[in-house]
Amino acid sequence: MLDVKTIREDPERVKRAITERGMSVEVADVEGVLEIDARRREILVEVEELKRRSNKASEEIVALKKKGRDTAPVVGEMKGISESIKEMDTDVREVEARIRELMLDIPNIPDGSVPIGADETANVEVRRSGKPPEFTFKSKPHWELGEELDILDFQRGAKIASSRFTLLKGAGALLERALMNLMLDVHTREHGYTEVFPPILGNRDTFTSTGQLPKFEEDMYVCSDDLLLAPTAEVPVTNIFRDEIIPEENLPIKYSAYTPCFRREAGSYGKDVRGIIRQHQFNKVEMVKFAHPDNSFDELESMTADAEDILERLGLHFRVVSLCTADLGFSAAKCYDLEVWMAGVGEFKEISSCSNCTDFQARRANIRFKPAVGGKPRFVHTLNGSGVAIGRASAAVMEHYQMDDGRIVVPPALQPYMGGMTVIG
RNA sequence: GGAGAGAUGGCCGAGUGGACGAAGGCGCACGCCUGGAGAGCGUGUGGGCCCCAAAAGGGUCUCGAGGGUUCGAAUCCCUCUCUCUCCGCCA
Repeated sequence: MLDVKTIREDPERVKRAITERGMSVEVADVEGVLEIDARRREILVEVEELKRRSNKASEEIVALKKKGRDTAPVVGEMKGISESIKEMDTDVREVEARIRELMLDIPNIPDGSVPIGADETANVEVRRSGKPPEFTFKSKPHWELGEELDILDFQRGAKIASSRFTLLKGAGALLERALMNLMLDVHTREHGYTEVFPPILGNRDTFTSTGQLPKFEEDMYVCSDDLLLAPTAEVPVTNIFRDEIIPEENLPIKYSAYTPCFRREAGSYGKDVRGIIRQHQFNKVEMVKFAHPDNSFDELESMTADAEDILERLGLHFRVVSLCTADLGFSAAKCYDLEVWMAGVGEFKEISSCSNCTDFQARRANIRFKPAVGGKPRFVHTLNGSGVAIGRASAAVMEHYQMDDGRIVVPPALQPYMGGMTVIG
């Protein structure tokens, strides 16, 4: 959520941001906010004056009673005022609810460093790391490798749940677990993150805070008791400090969490239908930071580097892309995608997304910090990044390290996590 | 799932219809005191919104949430949420 004051003071800037994101100004209704906000303040001034008088009259009644005088005239006057106050309070609540409704649909303002563009072709490659493997044989996609090695079972995954669910078996399951442990170990022992294991279901407040609700409910799995399955650990972990004030000296707070993630993938029919790239359930190690506004963009750089470190340890080829305005997530002011080279199919695939949400989520979630030198609490900046998506990492490893006989070399970084296994198959 | 108890400021805790974010204590900050520390003494110490160009200042709201009774609610009534205890079930 933006600050209403930002909209009040510079509505053109907000509208420009919405347009650059390729969003309609009807959906993100800046004019509507301006109108209703003006109305709200109008009513407030009026009702607060009435309340002031009512408070004064209350004092009078007490004074009169002490003197044993008749209070009836004042009480009579109060009756009318109370009625008006009640009515106007109702108006204020309605107006405030309406503003909030509109505000929740207005996206974050992209940072000045974000490339402006209408689609993903405007994304800017920032750097590359590693090299694609050179095969002397015809390389295979991971779903073929996985089925032949009997470590990925798509048929039975679909039988148990539905399409886009996969059963991992033997070394496939172990690889998943090894990646998870490697990532958590590196982030907690070397990158300074504290490991957390959050609830994976969250309530509506939680999902509204991080921006999934109200706009993106159709992408979520909603349980019958109105709890929702987290599509990423970003959701529960960012909410750890909802409605809290953090001492400034505690910033930045860095958490890393493994969780399964659940996404309906509504509207992605026919996309990545083969393999384990796009699943309704997948595993991910996530990084979340609560940062000081003054250095949150530095924290974004270091978080991105933390994610890159994982891919480097795995010896994978990847590139870092700065997302353009149109590709930027709703809550993000700036975002780097890490795209790993899928050697079997010969293309880059997003494996991590590192975002600085600035104060957008913090305002929705009411997460603030108390400045050490004193003064009003301010909103923190929240950041989140995949560190990294485990299923996609597993697929990338399979494809990158495949041999001509269909077996897969275990990269050295993973061997200790797989009981010393050096080859799968 | 059944029965009961509770929710007040950073923390503990008083407050059952009338001035007041709300006694007292702890904590914290500052000052005095001290060679220094402690003790002691004194002062201060939540957040939101609105008015104001801003500061200063002022107003208003806030005792888990929402609604009701009343001229007036932390206090009375209703609903909900959460926490704790006991019973049942259970990894």
